Amino acid sequence: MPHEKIVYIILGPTASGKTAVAIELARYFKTSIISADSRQCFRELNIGVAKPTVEELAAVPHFFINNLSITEEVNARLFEESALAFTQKIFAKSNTAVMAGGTGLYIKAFCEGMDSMPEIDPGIREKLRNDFSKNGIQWLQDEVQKKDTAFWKQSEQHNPQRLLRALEIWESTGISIIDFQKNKKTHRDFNIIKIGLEIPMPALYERINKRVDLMMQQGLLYEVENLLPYRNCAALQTVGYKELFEYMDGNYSIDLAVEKIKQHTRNYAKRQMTWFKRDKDIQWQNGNTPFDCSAFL
RNA sequence: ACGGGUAUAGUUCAACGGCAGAAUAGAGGUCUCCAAAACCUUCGAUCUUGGUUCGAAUCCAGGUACCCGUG
Repeated sequence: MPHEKIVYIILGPTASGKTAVAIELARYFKTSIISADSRQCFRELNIGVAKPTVEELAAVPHFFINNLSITEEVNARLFEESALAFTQKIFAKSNTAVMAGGTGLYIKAFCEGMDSMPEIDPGIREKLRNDFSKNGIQWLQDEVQKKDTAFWKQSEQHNPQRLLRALEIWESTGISIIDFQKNKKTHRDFNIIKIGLEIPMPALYERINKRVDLMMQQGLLYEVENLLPYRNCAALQTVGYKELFEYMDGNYSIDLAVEKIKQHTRNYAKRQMTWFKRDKDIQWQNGNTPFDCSAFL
């Protein structure tokens, strides 16, 4: 092995059992866990994001969990920087670190790095978002087509998030986002071993349904009620929360809301698998069989 | 039982008597700073039997099913 330091990444779709495996592995190596999850980092979100329990968090030190408020922003870049810093911290005491999570983009950012992009003035970002919500997609498309023509030709032309991203870079620098994309992987000075937990879809769907029922028993509705004032935060555009806001608005019955949560969680799990399937570095393991840590000696 | 209403995709809803559409679910996919997000492709339907008409989801009649009243 070229490096003595190793990061084991436990990944997989939601409800595949990542938390338990990561804790087992971290205990085995007497090390810590970095969460790669775009929602568990928020301290206000607990039941609905299937955060590790208080006992689990106490059993093994965790990073990038409960470190942000829902009023703050997260993104892949921030995750990359934070996770690298946490990794160094862990490596000071151990040769091994464990990462666990289901946010594919964040894991990719950690492993391969994001190209450096210009800082965007928050004012510019906010103005563009306001203009978009006022003037609509047609306006946004016209702007991008007119200004960053090269990007426009190769872009997802109906995807507002991508168009806004390109436009904010253009407005900030006068340079196309394409020119910042180097498409070169950064090589880390540690080894990365990706372990995917795979569960056949029908079985995974069953686990999802059961877990959603359990979340409701644990008081998810109460958690969501308390977050109502923050419903417009990006952090709350989240399965399990959106649907219960609809219930509180009177648009869904409680049964329908729960049904929608299950449905949307299944959709989410499928999207995660679509992402992970492309990554040929992942070693897949059957998530239903007990995890054997000694295989990683 | 009687009166009234409804019947279109798995579901919720469109379609002046003139090419049956959408949302959502299902299937597949994209994705380098919102990623549990956003976006793309695709499968899929006129309850049934007759009638009117050049032409019926649409108009008429019978049947069936469901809903609402009254009993």
